[in-house]
Amino acid sequence: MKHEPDYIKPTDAELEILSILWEKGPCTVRSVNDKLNETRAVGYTTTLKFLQIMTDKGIVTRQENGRTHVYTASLRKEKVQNQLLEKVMDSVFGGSAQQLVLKALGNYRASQSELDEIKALIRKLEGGNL
Amino acid sequence: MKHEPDYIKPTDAELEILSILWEKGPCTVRSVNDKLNETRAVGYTTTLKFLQIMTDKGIVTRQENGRTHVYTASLRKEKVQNQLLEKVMDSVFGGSAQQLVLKALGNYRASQSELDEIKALIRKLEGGNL
DNA sequence: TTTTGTCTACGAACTAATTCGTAGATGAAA
DNA sequence: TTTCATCTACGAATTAGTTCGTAGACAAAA
Repeated sequence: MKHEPDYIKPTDAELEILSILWEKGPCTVRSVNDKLNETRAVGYTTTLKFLQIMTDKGIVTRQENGRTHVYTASLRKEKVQNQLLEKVMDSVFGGSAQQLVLKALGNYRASQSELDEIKALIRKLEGGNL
Repeated sequence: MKHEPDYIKPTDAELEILSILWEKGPCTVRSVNDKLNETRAVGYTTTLKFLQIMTDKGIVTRQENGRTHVYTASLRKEKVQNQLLEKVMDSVFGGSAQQLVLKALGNYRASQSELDEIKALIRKLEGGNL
């Protein structure tokens, strides 16, 4: 069984590509590049190069499919989300998840149903805490 | 009246120094360097260089105080917190603050009083929403 | 079969970030 | 006054990140 690498810090460009792979599943260079170009102009070989570098780093894996290669994210979205949250938490919130949550909640208006979901989670956490 | 620069993306090293300035207030190179060295080995001139670069970028300001210089953060902590949160939100949470909050809440156990504070904020938000 | 298009590999340019060494000024200590 | 410590300025090495051009393989189209 394959396992994802442990201490990997994807760069911004790599994160962009990972997001695409998470969203669309395994992709060829061509489709990643097309998707990228919906947002900004990137040369095909640039995307190819990124995917090659990411393969070397173990961030994606490659299946050879005839002459073309298909790439798959080898980092789980969950894990990267946690890693990035933790980094922000440590670097500017003094390690306090609560401070981070308060600020995130305070800054972006949430719908009632979103707030309800958050309240539900809090109730669950309180159950475990009491 | 001085104003902070707008679209500045501090690097990791710069963030580390900003945190020190936010915590301790205006500092000499020496005290920033001492503080850094509580965590990791950094040469004095390295720290000096960072502060000089940050001055050029407008991230800190410098008061000359005799032969030594005193540096002050010119970005507000609040603003950088928001910027970093937003970046994480956009890059791996599909722009959803709620998803981010749920994950942050779910991952780090919060004390009852912290949860209470969050609940209070939610009540306030609900007031504005209904 | 020749041409055209698409694919990977790879080198290389360029910029940004990190780190430190050396030099010169200057104030404190001897 | 000579020496020593400490400060800033600055150049430069090193590494990492981003971007693309060119070349060669190969299949599809003409």
